Amino acid sequence: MEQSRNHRKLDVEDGFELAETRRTLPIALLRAREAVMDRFRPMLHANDITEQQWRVIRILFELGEADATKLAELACILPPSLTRMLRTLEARGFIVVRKDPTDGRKSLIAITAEGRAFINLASRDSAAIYAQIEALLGADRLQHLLNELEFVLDRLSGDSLNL
Amino acid sequence: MEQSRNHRKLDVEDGFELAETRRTLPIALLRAREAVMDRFRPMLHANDITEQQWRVIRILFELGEADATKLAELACILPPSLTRMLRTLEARGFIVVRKDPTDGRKSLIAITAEGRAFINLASRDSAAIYAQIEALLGADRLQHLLNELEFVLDRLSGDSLNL
DNA sequence: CGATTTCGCTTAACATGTTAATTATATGCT
DNA sequence: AGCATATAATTAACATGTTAAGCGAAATCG
Repeated sequence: MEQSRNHRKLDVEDGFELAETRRTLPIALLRAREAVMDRFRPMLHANDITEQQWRVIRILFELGEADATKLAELACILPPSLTRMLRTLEARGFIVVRKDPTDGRKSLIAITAEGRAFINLASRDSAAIYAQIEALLGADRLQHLLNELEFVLDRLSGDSLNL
Repeated sequence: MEQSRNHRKLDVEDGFELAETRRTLPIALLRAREAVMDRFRPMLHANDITEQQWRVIRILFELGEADATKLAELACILPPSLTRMLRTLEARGFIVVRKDPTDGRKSLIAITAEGRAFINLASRDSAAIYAQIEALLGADRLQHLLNELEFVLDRLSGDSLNL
C-alpha cells in the first residue's frame, strides 16, 4: 500500500550531490499533471479548444468579467500569451474586450452568452472526467493532495530568497 | 496548521456541477510547479539554458547514452520538441547524436565531456536551491508529497478509460 | 503644473507544447 | 522474396511559454 521508494542521490565527481531527476519535485509535478491532463485532452480536442483557452473562459464563467492582469494570474497564463489568446477567443465569439472607463490602461474581458453556452455544453464531459479521477484517487486523498499543493504554494511564494 | 478549505462547487444552469477552477487538480499542480520553478529559473537563466534543456542533459548525465524515445519519456518532452532541442544542444557541444548500428531508425544520444562539465558547474546552484525548497517544505513532508504524486501517476496511467 | 516614474498591456523573438502527416527502417506474414 | 504493418524519428503548422523591449496612460513627486 505504501511505497518505500529510493531516495538515492547521485555522487558527482566533486563531491556534492544531485537528486535523481525522476525523484524531483519539478519532474514529479510535471509527470503527475501530464497523467491528469491526458484524461482531459481528448475532451478538449473534441471541443476544438486548448487547455489554456479552456482555463480562461472557465475563469470568466466564474467571474463574469475581469481585467487582463487578474485573468492571467487566475488562469496561470503569462500576459503575452493572454494577449494572443484574447484575439482568438474574441474571434470565436466567446468573449468581449473593452477598455476600462476608469483606467485607460486596463482591459476588461467578459464572457459572452455564446461562451457560457459553450461551457455549459463542455463541462458535462469535464465534470465526468474529474469525477472519474476523483474516484480513482479517492476523494479524501485528493483533497489531502490539494491541501499539500496549496501548502507548497504558500510556503514557496512571496519570500524571494531568504535563508 | 491544517487548512480547512472550501470545496465549493459552482451551480450551473442545467444542474450539473463544476468544481471551482482554483481548487482543481490540473490548476493546483500547475501553480505548485510554477512556485517551485520560480526558484530555479534565475539559475537556469544565468546559465543560459532552458528548463527543458536542463532536464535533457541531466537525464543524459545519469544515463550516459540513451535513444531518443527513452530520453523524451524520461525528460517529459514530446518527440517533436526533442528533435529541435537536440540540434541546439549538439551545436553547443553538450551532446553527440549517432545512429543506432543495430536499428537504423533509432538515434542514440550521449552526453559529452563538455556537457558533464556544465552539469558539474550548474548543479551546485541547483542542489542549493533544492535544499532550500526541502528546508521550506520539510524533508518528510516533501517525501510524502513525492509519494502522493507517484501514486497519482500509477493510478491514472495506463488504463485508458475504465471506470 | 511638468518631468519622472510606475503601471498595464502589447509586441517581438525565440523555445517548447501539441497534433497530424511524412519518411525511413524493421518486423510479420504468406 | 514480397507485401502489409508497425515503429522511430522528423517535419509542418499553429498555440503557448518565456524574456526583453516598447508604448500609452496613470500616478508620483518636486
